This record gives sequence, structure tokens and C-alpha cells, in this order.
Amino acid sequence: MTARSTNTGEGSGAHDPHRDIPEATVARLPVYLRALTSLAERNIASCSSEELATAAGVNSAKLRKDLSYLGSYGTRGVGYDVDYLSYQIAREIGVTHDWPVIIVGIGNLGQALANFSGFSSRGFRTVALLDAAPQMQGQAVAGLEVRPFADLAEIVAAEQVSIGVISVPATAAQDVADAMVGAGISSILNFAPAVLSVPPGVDVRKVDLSIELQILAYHESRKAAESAEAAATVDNGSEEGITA
Amino acid sequence: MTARSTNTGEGSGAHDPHRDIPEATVARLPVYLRALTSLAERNIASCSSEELATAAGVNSAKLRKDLSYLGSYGTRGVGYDVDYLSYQIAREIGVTHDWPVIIVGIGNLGQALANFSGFSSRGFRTVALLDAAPQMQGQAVAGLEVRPFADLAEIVAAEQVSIGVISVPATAAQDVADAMVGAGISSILNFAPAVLSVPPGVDVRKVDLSIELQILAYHESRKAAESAEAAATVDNGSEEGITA
DNA sequence: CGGAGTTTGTGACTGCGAGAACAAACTCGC
DNA sequence: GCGAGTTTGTTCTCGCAGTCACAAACTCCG
Repeated sequence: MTARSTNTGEGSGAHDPHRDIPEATVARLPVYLRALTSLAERNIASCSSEELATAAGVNSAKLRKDLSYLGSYGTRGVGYDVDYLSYQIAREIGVTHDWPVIIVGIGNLGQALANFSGFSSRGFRTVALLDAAPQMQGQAVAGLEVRPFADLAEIVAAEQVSIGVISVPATAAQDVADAMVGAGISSILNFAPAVLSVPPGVDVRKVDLSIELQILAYHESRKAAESAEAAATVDNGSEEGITA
Repeated sequence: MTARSTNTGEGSGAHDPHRDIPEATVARLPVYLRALTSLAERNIASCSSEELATAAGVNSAKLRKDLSYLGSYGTRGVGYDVDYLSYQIAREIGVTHDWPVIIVGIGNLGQALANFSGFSSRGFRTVALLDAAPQMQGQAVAGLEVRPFADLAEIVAAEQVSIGVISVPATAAQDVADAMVGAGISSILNFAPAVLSVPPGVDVRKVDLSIELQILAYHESRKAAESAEAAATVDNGSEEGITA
């Protein structure tokens, strides 16, 4: 059962601090970073895994395991230094410097995203807003002028943009994605309710508002069915009531 | 140790069509439903698992497995009837009738959500917009009047609301969540970058825009590091070059 | 200086989810 | 009516992720 053979290269040590962070861990690192930022704002210089886990809303064992993928940045018997760990996580994620971002589709959602302060304060800088509608162009949104969609390639090249946000209607999403990929963008955050197909090497993350609501609705339905069932089972243990 | 004690009811058959749908499947059912709706709009009456899987962007085996949790709604050798399957998925999710939804926090994002047509077209009806800021109250957004946050309990009771959306700043999110739970809401969609603590029985789903971007940034960083590394080992056996 | 207490980092175990492969079941053509 | 072809539903296997539990390592105090 020595399943040591699956690694890619030389089995140097237990785990190289720069390789192979599980996807589930990557998704939690930003949460930890935010919790650490919050602690730092309260002038807390150090914390235990238990405290940080509570602040981040996860299990402390999971947090320690996640952090161990980055390296050994804690001190046993003491805990983690907030600033030091913050920097290490930021470095691992790659947000020690700002990433330029463009937003395509300046409708209601696009405007909200452009005005969203969370982007700029967490390692991202919106460098351009684009929209295909002529009446949008030249308008100022969040201190930026809306530019024509045709300028996409030019802007991406000039600003070295590698991350794009799509907030256009679903019917236009694939075209926008194709144009982004063609211009050299390799990471896309898609708010349009559409399945995007992109070449290998391009990452797409999807945020779908109505899907989130539908998942909640499913659980609501089950809660309602459960309580109704519980009420019905009070007088009768009937289980054969399901007819075809 | 007959571990029968954990389940709620009687373990009748292999899998009751109304029990125990895995969470990962639940998250995909809305995607299937959307793909089916798209097919129906193109007047396609029936489809194979392969076609539907492509439209939904998943593996066909996974799709069939997911659908099998609902029951046997396909016909071997033929495929699935689009309308019939749509209805069955909608019924399972619980969106055959509309769910009333309230939105608390009518800033940029809240207004975008209120105007988002995807909610109303997919089983949800925004019944009220609430905001604590006095200058917001009485304003009309998306055809609805913004009402004071203090009216929350009254509205929830009157409209039988069980789903609430939080789009307030992070500092206010927990208070809003507490008020929602107190008013009887049992499912929350949270856009605020904060960890919410709610009592058991209340579902919270979180949509965090900057976390999504940070996950993309992580992969971008790795891509950059990888290509730099590849450039450094040019003399070694070069792998396939991605044609940009 | 040494032991007690504390906290991290990690190995072992368990359960869920993804994917491949195959049997069951349906249609169509002859 | 029957065989060939097609497509679903299910079983099996593998890998990832979550949790527990504990050894290692550090601090503090007497």
C-alpha cells in the first residue's frame, strides 16, 4: 500500500511549500485572509488556530491542515502571527500586488461591480469598463469612462490584463468570452447564466445568482415537506401513502 | 450496531425518489433545468443524456447519475422528454410555484439584484426591498418602494417569506441575519463578505465576489510561475506549446 | 534547568463524489 | 416477431476532502 508512486517528480520532502495546494484549500485561503485582516484591524497581533478558525467559520483542524500546505508559519504552543501569516497567504494567492481587471457589460450588475469597493481593497484594480451599447459609451461609472467593446484587445494588451469579468446577458456571454480569450485573458469570472466553453489553460469561475436561490429553495421545500410529514405522522405511521 | 437509528423514516427500498439527494447533485439540478429551458425554447422536445450534458457543461455519466436520484424519468434507447424532465426537476427543487423573496440593503448591488430578471423568471418573486438608510426609503427601485428595515418582521409574516437576500455592508450583515431569523426566515443568500452565524435549521449560502477573484488570481499566479519556470528549463524536454 | 501546559503540524481513517463500464430496456427495420 | 442498435440506470473503483487524534515543539513558571 505504499502509494508513494503517484507524485510527479522527485519525492524530495513531505510537501514542497510551492506545489499542489488542494482546490478546496485554495477556496478557503481568501476567507482566512479576510479573517486575519479583520483581526489586524482590531490590533490583534497573534492568534491561535482555534480563534482564527472561529473567525473564518471553519473547523480548527481543517484550518491547520490548510495552512500546513503553505508551510509551517505558526509556532507551536503560541499560535500564528497575524501580519506574518497574512502576508504569507497573500503571497501564496498572489495578491501582494494588484491585478488589473476589466469588466465587460455595464448594466445594473456591471455598475454594481464597478462600484464595489471590495475589489479594489483586496488586490484588484478595475482598469476598464466596456459595453457594446453605443448609448453607454463615454458615460462615467465609478470614476471610469465606459469604453466600446471593440477596444477590448487594445486595453488588455496595454494594461497587461489577465482577469476579466463578464456581466452581460447570457446570449452574449460566449462571444465576450471568446473575445477575451483571443485578447489574451486567461481567467474569467462569469456572472452570465450561461455555460462558457474556453480552451484549456483558461480558468472560468461562475457566479450564478438564481442557481444559489434555487438551491436554497430546494432545502426550503424539504424543510416544509419534513415538517408536514412530521405533522402527519403524529396520528399515523403511514408510509404507504405514496401512490404512483 | 444496526445503524438504523440515524435516519428519519423507514428504509424502504434502494432509493426512495424523495430522499437523500446528494448536495453536489442539488447544486447541478438548476443547471440542468436551465439547459432544458433553453432546449425547450428551441422547440426541442426530447434529448439524450449526452446532448443535455453538453448543454449543461457536465459529463453525461454524471448527469444520468444525478437524474437517477430523482427517479427514472428517461426512456432507454430514446432519451428524455424535455418538458416532462423540466417539470420533474422543477418539482424536486420546489420551483413549480414562486417563492417570495425580500432583499435587505438597497445599495448598488441590492439595486442590481432587484432589477435582475433572472430571479423572477426562475421561480422567485421579490416582494419587498428594505434599507435602513432614511434617504432610501420611499424611493422606487425596480417598481418596488424601498421600505424601512424595521418593517422586516411585518413583511415576512404578511407575505410568508422564507428566503432573504442580504446585500448590506459586512458590518451590518450579522444584525440583518439575526433579524431575518427572528422574523421567521430560514434561508439566507448572503452577499456581504462576513461569516454569519445562524441557528440550526437555517440555511445560509454565501456569494463572495472578491473571493472568486482571489481564487482566479491564485491560478493566474501559478500559471505565471509555471511559464517562467518553463522558460528557465528551455534546454530540457519542452512540452507542448499552448498556441496563444 | 526541568516539568507542566499549550498549540501546531501531520498521519490515519472515513465518507462522498467523479468517472468508467456494463446490464437492462426500448425502438426500428425487416 | 425478432435481432440489431441505441440509450438509460446502476455498479464498481478510485481519488479527494473532512475529521480525529496524537506526537513534536514551544513557552512559562518554579
